[in-house]
Amino acid sequence: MTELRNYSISELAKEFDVTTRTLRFYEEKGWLNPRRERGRRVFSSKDRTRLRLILRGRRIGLSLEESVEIIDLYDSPAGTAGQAAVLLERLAERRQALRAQRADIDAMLNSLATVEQRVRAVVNDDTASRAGDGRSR
Amino acid sequence: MTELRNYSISELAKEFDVTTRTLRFYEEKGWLNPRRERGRRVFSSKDRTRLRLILRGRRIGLSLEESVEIIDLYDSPAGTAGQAAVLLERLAERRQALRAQRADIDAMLNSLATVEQRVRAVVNDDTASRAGDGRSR
DNA sequence: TTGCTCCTCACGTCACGTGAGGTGGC
DNA sequence: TTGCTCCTCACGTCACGTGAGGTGGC
Repeated sequence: MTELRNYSISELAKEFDVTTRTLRFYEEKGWLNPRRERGRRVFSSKDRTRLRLILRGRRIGLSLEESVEIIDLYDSPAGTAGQAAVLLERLAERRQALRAQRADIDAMLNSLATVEQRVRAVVNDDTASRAGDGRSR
Repeated sequence: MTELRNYSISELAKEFDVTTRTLRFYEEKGWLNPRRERGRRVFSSKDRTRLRLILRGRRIGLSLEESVEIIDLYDSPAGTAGQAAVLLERLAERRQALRAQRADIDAMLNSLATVEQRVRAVVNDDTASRAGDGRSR
C-alpha cells in the first residue's frame, strides 16, 4: 500500500534532497503539475512518484527531457502495434546505452581508486618531508 | 616510453572525442596552455597528459575546477597534507555517488525489462484483435 | 512585531554548442 | 578558385543557484 497524501514543496525537497528551486523549475517546464491552495503548491502522491522517476533518470545521466520522455512512455497505454514496435526499438536502444554506462562506471571506479592512491602518496610524501626537516603539526 | 611530439587542436579533439571548442574553452580558463605557431595552437605531450587527466576527472563526476585542483596537487608537492585530506574526502563522496549510480542503472534495467514485456503483450493483444476483425498489415 | 514558509521575478553560473565572418597554405 | 583547417568574437543552452522583495498564518 502506497500512502496517499499531499506534500508541500519543502517536504518533497527534503525527502529527495533537492532544493525548492529545482521543484519550481520542473513545474515551470511542465514536468510536474502540483495544484494550488491559497497560492501554495500542493503535490500529490502521483507527483511524488513522478519526481522520483525524473530524479532516477537524472542520476543515471539522462537529460531531464529524456527522463520525462521515458516516463511518459512508461505509463502511456501504448496505442497501436506500430507505435509499440517503435517503442520496443527505443527501449532496446536504452538498454544498450545503460549497459555501456554501467561499464563506464566500473571503469570510473577503477580510475577513482588510482587517483585516491596518488593523492594518498602525496600526503605521505608531505608527512615524511615534514618529519625530515623537523617541523611538526 | 611516451612519444614526445606536438599535436594540433583537431588531433587532440579526435583522440579524446571532444570538440575543438572544448579545448579552446579549457585554454580560456587557463587549464591548458598550448603555444602558438603562426596563430595556430600547438599542444605538447605534457598538454596532452594534462588533458587526459582533466577528462578523467570529468568522467568520474568532478567539476573541471576540482579536477585541475587535484592535478596541480599531484605534480606540485607543495600542497599541504590538510588540502590533500579535503580532496580525499571529496573522492570518497564521489565513490559513494558512483556506486549509487550503478545501483540506479541496475534498477533501470529491471524496469526496462518489465516495460518491455508489457509492451510486447500489448503488441500480441493488438495483433490478435486485428486477426480477429480480419484486418491485416 | 518576529519568525517561518511560501511566492514571483530575474540575473548569474557552469561547461560548453553553435553559428558568423575571416585567415593561410596546398 | 575551391577545399580544408584553423582563428576570434559572441550569443545560446541546460539545469538549476541565488538574491530581491513581498505574502500569510501561528
